[in-house]
Amino acid sequence: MFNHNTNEPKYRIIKSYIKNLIKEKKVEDGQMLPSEYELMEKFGVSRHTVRQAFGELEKEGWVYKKQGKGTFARNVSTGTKKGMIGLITTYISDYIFPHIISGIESVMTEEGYSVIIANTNNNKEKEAYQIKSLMEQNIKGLILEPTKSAEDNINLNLLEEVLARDIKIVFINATYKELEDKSPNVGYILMDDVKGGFIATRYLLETGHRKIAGIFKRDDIQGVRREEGYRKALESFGVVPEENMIARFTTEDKIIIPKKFVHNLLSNKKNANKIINKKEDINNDKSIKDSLKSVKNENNELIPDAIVCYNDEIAVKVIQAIKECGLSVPQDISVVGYDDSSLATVLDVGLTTVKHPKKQMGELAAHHLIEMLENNCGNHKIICEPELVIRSSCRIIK
Amino acid sequence: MFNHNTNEPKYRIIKSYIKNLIKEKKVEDGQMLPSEYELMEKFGVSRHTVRQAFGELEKEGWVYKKQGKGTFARNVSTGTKKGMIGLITTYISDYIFPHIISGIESVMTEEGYSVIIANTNNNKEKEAYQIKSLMEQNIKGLILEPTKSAEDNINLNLLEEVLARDIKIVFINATYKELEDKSPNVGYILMDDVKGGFIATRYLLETGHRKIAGIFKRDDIQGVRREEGYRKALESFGVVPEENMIARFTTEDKIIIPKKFVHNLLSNKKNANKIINKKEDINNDKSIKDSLKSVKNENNELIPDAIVCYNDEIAVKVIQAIKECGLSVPQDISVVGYDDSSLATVLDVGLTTVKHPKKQMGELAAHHLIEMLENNCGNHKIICEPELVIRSSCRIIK
DNA sequence: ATAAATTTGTGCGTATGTATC
DNA sequence: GGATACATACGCACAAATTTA
Repeated sequence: MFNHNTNEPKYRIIKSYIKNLIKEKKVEDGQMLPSEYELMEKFGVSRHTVRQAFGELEKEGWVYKKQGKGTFARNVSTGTKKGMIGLITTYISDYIFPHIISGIESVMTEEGYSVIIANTNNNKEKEAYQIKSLMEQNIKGLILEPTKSAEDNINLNLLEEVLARDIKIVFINATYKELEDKSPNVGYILMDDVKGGFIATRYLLETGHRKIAGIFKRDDIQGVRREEGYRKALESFGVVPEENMIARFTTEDKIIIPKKFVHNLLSNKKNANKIINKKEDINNDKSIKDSLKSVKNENNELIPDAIVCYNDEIAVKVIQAIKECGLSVPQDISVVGYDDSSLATVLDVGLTTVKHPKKQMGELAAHHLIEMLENNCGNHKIICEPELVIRSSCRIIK
Repeated sequence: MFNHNTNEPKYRIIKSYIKNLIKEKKVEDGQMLPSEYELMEKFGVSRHTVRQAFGELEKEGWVYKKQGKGTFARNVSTGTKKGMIGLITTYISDYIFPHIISGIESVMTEEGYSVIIANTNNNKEKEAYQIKSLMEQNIKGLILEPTKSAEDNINLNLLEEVLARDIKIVFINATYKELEDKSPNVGYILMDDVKGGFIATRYLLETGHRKIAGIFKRDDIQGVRREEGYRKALESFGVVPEENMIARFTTEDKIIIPKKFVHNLLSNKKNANKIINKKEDINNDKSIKDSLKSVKNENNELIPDAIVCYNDEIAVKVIQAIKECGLSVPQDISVVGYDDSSLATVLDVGLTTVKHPKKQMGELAAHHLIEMLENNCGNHKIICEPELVIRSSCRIIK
């Protein structure tokens, strides 16, 4: 109480005096504190010194001032709030992320937590910055959707520091094995993307497609896994994957690559047009159908009868590119997407796609984290099973 | 540059001078800034004034000081957090909110603030809860998209308490006049939705449409305002709005109503098919074109030649429903949307739509709030002008 | 309705202490 | 030690906002 240390500056003594008034509820939240003049007299200091104390307290959030009225206590933690949760995703406004965020927010609010959001724009450095920022905000838990999860994780040390501060982590969409093994305070919720890629491709194989191209994202682990599933499915049907029919892209070139890839695959426009002219006969004439299978592009390669896409966003671009080449979906080429996003039902051809839990995934992640915080039980590891949503973007060949 | 406003305090002039040095990289991260004595002479002020400027900059994270060495620039991106900002919107994952949220988050992160998000699900009680929650979190500012802003504002007292705690407020999409008048710490940024609805409808009228249906959202003020603009445009062309050609929906029935509405409007399928069969002749034969105008549905009403939609999401559903009825856009019916969302370019027919600032609106709101916080200047009131983006979903009749 | 008192905001001048080079 | 730069501290004056008499 009276630690009038000879070395301690006067303004600091006043600072802690005021802080104690607030902490010990001698001055309640919103009530007025002693005026500057009162404190001047009480401590026998100049007004400047009192102001310095109050000034710092204001910046630190302990008090707020009103000219002509006074200085008032702001009790930070009176509330019913249980605390704050950090949420870092690659994007906020794009694609399925709003649904994931919304799911997390609704559960956290329901349970009395606040959610601080931050995004990384798929940039590892920004991810580091956001993790550091959130650490300064006294968060109790962190929900993290890793950025560029297929690449080296340069932020591993940072995440270890997070755990060292007793902040629990739940990963979504991708996980870091290294951390899981080290700490029990790590959970995750992901999709079985290998299986997702597998069932999408298997469906095409089962419906008679054999020449199946694929386009995948290579800088996040979901893309790598979906490609893995795609290859497994092909192999399980004894089809050898053709590397020139598989494209990979990153965040940076996701606009260009899909279009270029499709145009390349279908670059023989002359033959492509031939297909169109014979479209009506296809269903009736098996010989023509077979002949179509040997239509080749400029590079003397067979054009594919289906394309497996990393997600719906890419699938839409692929379908647009196919149309630009004068071909139709699914009559000439079948297309499958991934995520069952709102885009899947926007086109005139309904997109066959793999269901992503989206909002439910957010809700699950939030419940996970809360359980880890309140019941302190580990092993919160959930893998969602993918499910195929069949619409009309794939034809049935056999 | 030299906005030495007579009313602006000297220390704040020095503050922004220093901030600019850092922002414009005239003093790099870690480099020493002019000493207190230098600035005293440069600005002709006392040392105390310079210290006040530096003191605040230090608390805000712009500089750090070393006794005996000097004051040094701190690159904001490595600095400590300036504080937290609350963000309350009606929805998180729907409509344009993801983009608004994203805009706010990006600017706030850039400037060193954290953003706490919360949503109200268009529920006034939940809004009250969220405002109370955020007050407990020591936020410096609040960005609020009012819930049910057309109705009585039961949370007015709560917002006054927010202001009393020296938390600045920026409204988006709607504002509360009562608060604006009472406090200088309130800003807003809105869109002129009446004008938006007006220019969309006026465009249809100018291109010869007369029988213009409309479908609007009724549970948020934007929907009400857009409908108002729609009616104004019709009236300005001497067209009497037909109530049975105007539909209203809420969040809950936005899936069903648009489809039902269109099917109802076009319920005479037989006549609809007649239109299709004669499509090729339309452009050449005026008499047929005129006869089409008298095509009636089952209820013996003329079918519309255009539909104004609340937003792009609805427009897409409307277009799908029109196709289901065997009609085409824009050949048989023109459609305009609102927001210029990503949906506008996904369909094979590009959607003519009204541009919404979306992300920029969020960015502006964030900049607003930061200026209010750091430079303490009021009068941050912006109304965005809408703009029509013309694509191919409307035909030109006359 | 006005004036006075109270309280914070801005600003000047001065002095001394402490850390760095 | 001396020069420089920030840290602490006192005293004074007037402005602006608010409350009270």
